Amino acid sequence: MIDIKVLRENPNFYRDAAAAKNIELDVERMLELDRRVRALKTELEGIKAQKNEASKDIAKADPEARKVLIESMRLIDRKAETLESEYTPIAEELEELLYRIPNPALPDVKVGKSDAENEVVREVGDKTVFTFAPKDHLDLGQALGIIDTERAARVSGARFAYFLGDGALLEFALMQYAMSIAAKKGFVPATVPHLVSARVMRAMGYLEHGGHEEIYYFPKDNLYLIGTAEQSLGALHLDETLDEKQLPIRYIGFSPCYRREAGSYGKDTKGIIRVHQFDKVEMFSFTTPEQSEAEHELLLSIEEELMQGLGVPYRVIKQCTGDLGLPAARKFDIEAWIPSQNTYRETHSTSTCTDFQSRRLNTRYKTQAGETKFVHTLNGTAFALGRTMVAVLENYQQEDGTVRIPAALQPFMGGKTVLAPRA
RNA sequence: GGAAAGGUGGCAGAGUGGUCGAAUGCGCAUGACUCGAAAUCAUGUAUACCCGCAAGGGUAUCGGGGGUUCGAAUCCCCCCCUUUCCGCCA
Repeated sequence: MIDIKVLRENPNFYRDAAAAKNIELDVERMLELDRRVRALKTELEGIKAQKNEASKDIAKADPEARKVLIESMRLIDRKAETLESEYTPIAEELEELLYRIPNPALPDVKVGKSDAENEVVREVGDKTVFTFAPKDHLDLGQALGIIDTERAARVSGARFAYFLGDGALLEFALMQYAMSIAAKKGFVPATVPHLVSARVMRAMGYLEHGGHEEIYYFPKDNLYLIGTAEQSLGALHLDETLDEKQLPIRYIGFSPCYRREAGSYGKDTKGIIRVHQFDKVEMFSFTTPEQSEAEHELLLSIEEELMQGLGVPYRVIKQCTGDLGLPAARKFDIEAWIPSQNTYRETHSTSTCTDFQSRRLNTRYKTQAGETKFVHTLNGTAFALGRTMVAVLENYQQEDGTVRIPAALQPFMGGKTVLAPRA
């Protein structure tokens, strides 16, 4: 949600900002509706003021005078009803349109049509070199008996997986590794609700512009399955006014992520790169506007620290406007080197959503000076556990089909150093 | 899922159709008293939006929505949430 006052003053800014995100806005329509809403509201409030005034008179009047007054009130009432019936649909349409305005990208973000125009910020680590033909993660995982997609397909359909034995332990190790690093930096560990209300899903910016197609929904309960812990962590301070002294507030949450993957039918059909359910460790920060730039840097730096600790080659991508989506004002992705595909694949993403989500969430803070302002919200992946396992398995594989365990994870796997098939 | 009781300002807690945005207490802020503090006293103390350059004015808000009424915190309906008991379950 943007500030409508700013829209009134500078409609072109929003039109252009939306266009950069490939979203067309009828700004003229919004301004027209806004003018009408305000005019009607002023008129309506005048009538209500009359009514309120008259009610006081009636209370004091003697019985005869009262009858007369009540009669005249009925006439005023009818006028109020007419105005109200005009006002409501217009106000609703306006709100609907306002919710579809994307968060404008920050000035340093490159304007571009699609992910093809994203910028590579840096590449870190040398691409893994093999003296043999590397296998892909599914072949490795199946041979090791730690990934089972065939039985998962029987049980749940395509795009599901079981992690078994060391596979499950590897996932837990990654989670604990991420948690241990972030907790040292003051992130509050969290597990979160996996189902959220329609209000929350909308506030986080995931329902507009076809977003609901990607989300599992339970009509009977009017609840949505989260696609990321961001959605429940971000709503943690729904309708709250925080204190400036508390900020920044940082969480690191673990949750499964549920995604319908509608429209991605041909893509990544083999293995666990793209599945309907995966686990993720996610960071989320609430900051003042002044803090949010540095916070975005911090989230990215933690992501890189985690990847470097793991020893997986990666690159950092800065998304262009066309790839940002509705709530993000700036987004960096980290892509891990995936040998079997001879390319980098996205494993992390960190966004600043400035005050876009907080306006919808009504999460504010009181400044030292006593002002009430909206917080900034930022999110960042610590590990998408499934995809990180893919990166680890493929980059750490050896010619005999075993997989070395990265040193950073060994303490969380009971000191084990190699994944080998079960005897 | 069944039964019951509730939901009022930062907190506690009155208020069952009119002058109630709401008593009172606590808390908080400012001032007085004091060398200073405590205590005491005085005054003040919600949020959002609209109109306005401003001063100021107006509207809405007693869990949410709808209804009855000239008028609703108060009456009626629906929903949400909390608590307790039962059932079920991890």
